[in-house]
Formats: sequence, structure tokens, C-alpha cells
Amino acid sequence: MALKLFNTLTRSLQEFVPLDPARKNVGMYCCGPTVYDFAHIGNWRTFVFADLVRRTLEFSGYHVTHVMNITDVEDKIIKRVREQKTTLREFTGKFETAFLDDLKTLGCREPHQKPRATEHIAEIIGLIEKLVARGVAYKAADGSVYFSIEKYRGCGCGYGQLLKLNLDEMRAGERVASDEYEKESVADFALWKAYVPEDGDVTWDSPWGKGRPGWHIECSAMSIKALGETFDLHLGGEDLKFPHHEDEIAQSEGATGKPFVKFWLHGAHLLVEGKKMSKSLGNFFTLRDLLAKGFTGREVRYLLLTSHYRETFNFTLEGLSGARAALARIDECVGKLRELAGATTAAAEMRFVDQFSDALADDLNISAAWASVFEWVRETNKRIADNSLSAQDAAAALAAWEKVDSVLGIGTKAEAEAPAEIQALANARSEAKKARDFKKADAIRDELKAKGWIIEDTPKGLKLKKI
RNA sequence: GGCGGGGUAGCCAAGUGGUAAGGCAGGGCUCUGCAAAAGCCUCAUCCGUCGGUUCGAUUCCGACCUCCGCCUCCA
Repeated sequence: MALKLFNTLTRSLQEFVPLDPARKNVGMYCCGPTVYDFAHIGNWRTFVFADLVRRTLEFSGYHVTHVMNITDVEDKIIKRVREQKTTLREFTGKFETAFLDDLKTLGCREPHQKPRATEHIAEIIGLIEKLVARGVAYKAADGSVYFSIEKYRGCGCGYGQLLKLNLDEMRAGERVASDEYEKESVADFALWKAYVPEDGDVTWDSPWGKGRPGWHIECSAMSIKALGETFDLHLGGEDLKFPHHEDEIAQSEGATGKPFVKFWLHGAHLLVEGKKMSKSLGNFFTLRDLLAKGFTGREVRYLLLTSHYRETFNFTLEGLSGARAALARIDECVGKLRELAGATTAAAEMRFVDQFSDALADDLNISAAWASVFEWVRETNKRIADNSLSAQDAAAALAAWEKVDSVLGIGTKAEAEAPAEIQALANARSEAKKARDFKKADAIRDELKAKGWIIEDTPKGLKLKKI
């Protein structure tokens, strides 16, 4: 089934056809983190969403080049560097490392390229020069360079491609005008920000004097460098539609005269416990906060992947606990299949895989995709229970699971090897049980539980599971 | 004020002009000496409210209530 995605550019569901359909190459750019703090659960929803898009494309046979920028120069960063009396590189390096660690913890595939804004100042300046030469950018009295929406529109280019804009009705200017008063028009935005003393030594030379890049320009410069002047996919959180993505389109198309991106995908935000996340409400979580509560990255990933990307998702701790139980159900089933299959291999059972991929093809209907997973688990369990599953069948089922999991990316919990001490206790319990000393057997079971191991008596003998 | 997205069981969440997927929690049962984060089964006469269209609406239309997002740094 052909993959359909909701393109913000056309506000409609469209079949995904890349620019290079013959070679199945896909260029995908995802707006990455501004590294001034640890990323929160809302940020992670968007990055896990981007990972799902990438994995779905790879599952569909595309060769994806995944690019994610690291914004390492920006107002908040500069402010904190100054406050903490550190250097830009030292400050941003710390959060960049944390970000990439967290990305891995969440089971996201690492982007192929992670360009930093500070390492692309030359490209950024080059792009601004093009815009100035084309007459859609101007240097203001304060030394900054701005993009002129009016001039841009004057050459027949579309501003407001991602959403309906009614510049007259908008409340633009209420707060913007106060700090960016050198602009010709309030809708104009900065391409190059002139140096101010507060910037400290965070500054670069440019044809317009010392300064630093504006926020939007880095994404245009780096995506064009990595993926070309026109590429397939650009994604980010819904809040970025305006002004960030709209401005990216304006800068890029204003400079190249070519269409910038074929497909724009935007992920919705999340609420936490039904409310907007905020530090004062105590519902503001970073991934590290959740790990500290004893949850795992794969549990968080599972939960973030339970709802459709274009719907607001309500993230709850109760849901996160539920994630553990749901994953255990899958782990149990896959574990049994492994035992049954042994060294046997087989081609994947395609009924499950097809059902799963059909769900995803429908604008990443992940809920329907999970439904196919759990229906498969139930059917598989039944077949295991009535012994109607051969090693061959089990191997085919496992192969199918592996295909499905190449998209879900939750893997399976590694079967933890019980240390000698635990094994010895388990043996002692078996002895006690055999001697029908159930009191002792139960006491040992409680002791094991206290040490973090659960014992299960199965028809095939005892099984130890790590909590 | 402008633009946009929602309101489906205790919680999370799909979906459809023809009578409500899936997960968690709950309940029942099975295996078990007892158990289990083991397995199976079960769990919405009903989809924010009120009207309208229709043989039939949760699904389409209208009004209203309510939540959320963007318009300003923001995933």
C-alpha cells in the first residue's frame, strides 16, 4: 500500500513520492534542539515522531539521508554562557552530548548528519549575501540585516504557504516592535543580528560588520548544504510552522528561486496530566526526570508512540506504568517464540507485517499499527498454548516481529542472566517445593522479589525474570 | 481579535453514514501447593450539549459549551 502523509504545504493527505523515485533516495531534515538545557518530554515527542517517519521510510525501502541541526548559538544560550561565565562551546557541548545520549536511550536512530550552526557561519553569510543581492534583504540602521516580506512578495513569491496568514488582523507588533524597532516592517525578521555588548565574544565578522546569525537562517543554510536546494521532507513541531518554517521557505526560495521542500510534516504537542506542561505545575519532565523515577527509555518511547502524530497527546505517569505492562506482554510472547524457534529460521509470516504496514501507510496510523501487534500477540499466545506452533511457525512469526520492530524500535528486553546468588536461591526454593515445604518456598520467593527477581513456575520448569 | 486542532469507557487512544480497534486498570477463569509483571475470556445500547439532514449519525450540517495550539522565544 502506498504511503500517504499529511503535507502541511497542501493541507491534505498526499501519497509520498520522493524527488528521486527511481533511486528511492529521500532527503529528510528535522529541526533539532537548541542546546541550552536538557530536552523535555514534549521535545522528545517530536524527535521520536521524526524517528518514526525515518524508520517507516526505511521500512518502505527508501534510502534516507536524515539531517538534524544543532542550534548552538541563540539568545538564551548567550545569556546563560554569560551568567555561568563559561564558553559557548563548553556550555553547548554539555547539552549536545546529553541530547544525543537521550536520543539513544529513546531508541532513535542517529541522524546521518548533525550540523552545528556555529560551524556554518560561512554558508549562512553566503545565503544572506544572495538575499541582499536579490533585493529581498536589507541592512538596517542598527547594523542588522533583515528579510523584507514586502519585497519578497513583490517578486511573486508566496509568504504564508504553511498556514493562512492575515497580516493585518494579526496582533503582530505588540511585543515584537519593542525590541526590533529598526525593521522596515514588523513582519520582517532578522537574518543577521548586529553585535551588542551582551553578546560577549560570541560574534563573527561579516560583510555587514560583527554579529551573529538570526534564528531561521541556519536551517536554510544547513539543509541546502546537506540536501540540496530542493529536498523531500522537512519536519518539526507544530509551533514551528510560523514563523520559523515559513521564514525558512521565504529565505530559501528567495535565495534560490526554487521550491524549497516537497513535504512538510508537523508533529502536535503534548499535555502532561491533561495540562500544559509547566515547571510551576510540577508536570515538567525531562527524560532524565523519568529515568530517575525508575522508568526506562523504551517505556517512554512506547508511550510517545501510542498516539497519532497530528493529535495532541496526553502524557501521564499512569500511562507510563501501563507502558511497562504492555511491553511485558510483547516481551513474553517474543521470548516464547525464541524458545520454540531455537536455531530454526524461516521467512517472515507476512499477514501480520502487511496489516502493520498498511496501518502505517495511512498517514502513520500508529494506533492501528499497535492494534495489529497486540492482535498478533493474542493469536500467537493461543497457538503457543495449544501447542499448534511448530519451530518453523515460530521462526516465521519471529521474522515478522523483527520486520515490525524495525519500525517500532522497541526491541525486546534482553533476557537477564541470573547471577549465581539468585540462581542458588531459586534452586533452594525448588528443593523446598519438592519437599513440600511451601512456607520455606514462599519465603525464598519473597526474598528473591526483594532482590529484584520474579520467579514463575511454568509447565517447562521455573523461570527467573528481572524486575 | 485572526487562524487552526480537539472533546469516544476509570485512564490512554483508533475508527466508521448502518450500529464502537487496541493498550492499561478492573472483573471472571485457567495453570499452580499457593502464586505470578504467565495465559485465556470479559468490560461503551454508546462517542461534549442541543437542533437539522437521512430509512438510519458517534460519523454530515448548524448553533452552543469546553479544552488546546499558533499569531511573541518555543517540539
